[in-house]
Amino acid sequence: MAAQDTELVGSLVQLMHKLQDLYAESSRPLGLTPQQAHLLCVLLAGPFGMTELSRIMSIERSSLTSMVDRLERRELVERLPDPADRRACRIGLSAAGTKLADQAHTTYTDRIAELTAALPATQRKAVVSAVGVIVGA
Amino acid sequence: MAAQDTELVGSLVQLMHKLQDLYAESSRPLGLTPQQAHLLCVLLAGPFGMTELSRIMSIERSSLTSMVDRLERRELVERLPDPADRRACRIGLSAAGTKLADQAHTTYTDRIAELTAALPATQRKAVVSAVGVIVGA
DNA sequence: TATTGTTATACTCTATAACTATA
DNA sequence: TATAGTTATAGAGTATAACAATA
Repeated sequence: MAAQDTELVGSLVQLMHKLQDLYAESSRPLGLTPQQAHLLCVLLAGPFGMTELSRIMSIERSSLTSMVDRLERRELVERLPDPADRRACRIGLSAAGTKLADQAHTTYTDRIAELTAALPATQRKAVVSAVGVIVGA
Repeated sequence: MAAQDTELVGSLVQLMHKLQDLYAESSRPLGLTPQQAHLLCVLLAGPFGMTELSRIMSIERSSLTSMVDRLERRELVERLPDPADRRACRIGLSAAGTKLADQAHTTYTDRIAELTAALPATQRKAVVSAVGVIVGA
């Protein structure tokens, strides 16, 4: 691997850990784990079925069942019947869940926006474009 | 928050999740959780004391005690006495731990290098520089 | 007194395998 | 048969609070 790769890869790994920390710090004051915040934020674009949601979040369906159970007990999400398939359900946000998801999203979004405030437009564009390549968009 | 922020923040969050998935996929075949792989890779620059290590990894010392216990049982890390302080210990990699840490590091590093292979030099530099600003280097 | 690391406890996240109900 | 989701189980990560030994 070339030296330029080492540098870029190192940067990306550093960035991942930094963003993970930010995510955790943003979720905690809201009484959410990072993964719960993630689920709630995904559902802002929802509702989704369990299988679909498990693919989006890269976790097993059974793991998701546990998460949804806990969030449903707190009345942040709801299992809605799927009119087209009696086996399936749609996971949606309750009013309280929507509010909390908005807060979580706003909080970490603002934190990242602060950290990137100093970046010039050209660098922003380069980063956005690079991410597009990396995530295969 | 301005539209340019929304775009950049969205990209960064996407990137974080993508890198997390890569990290998990790289660790798993080696019999390591992502966090275990992280700890082992940090120790490549080690050894470190528990308090120092907990700060590096942004977890509580007691959480780290659990992790080190498990990895020590598998003989991947060792608790070495600190000659200067009888309360403290230094966590270091065993020979097997070093080998595994190298493998983990190489695996995800190669995966990321593949994904970024198409990026031109100017974009690489922009990303590295942007990350420097974000993580406060 | 302050710090280092551990223990005890409780909860969350996670996967695998087996299961029920429906398609 | 195949798919949607759940249950049972076990292991791993996490934090809080209280603790022992040493500084």
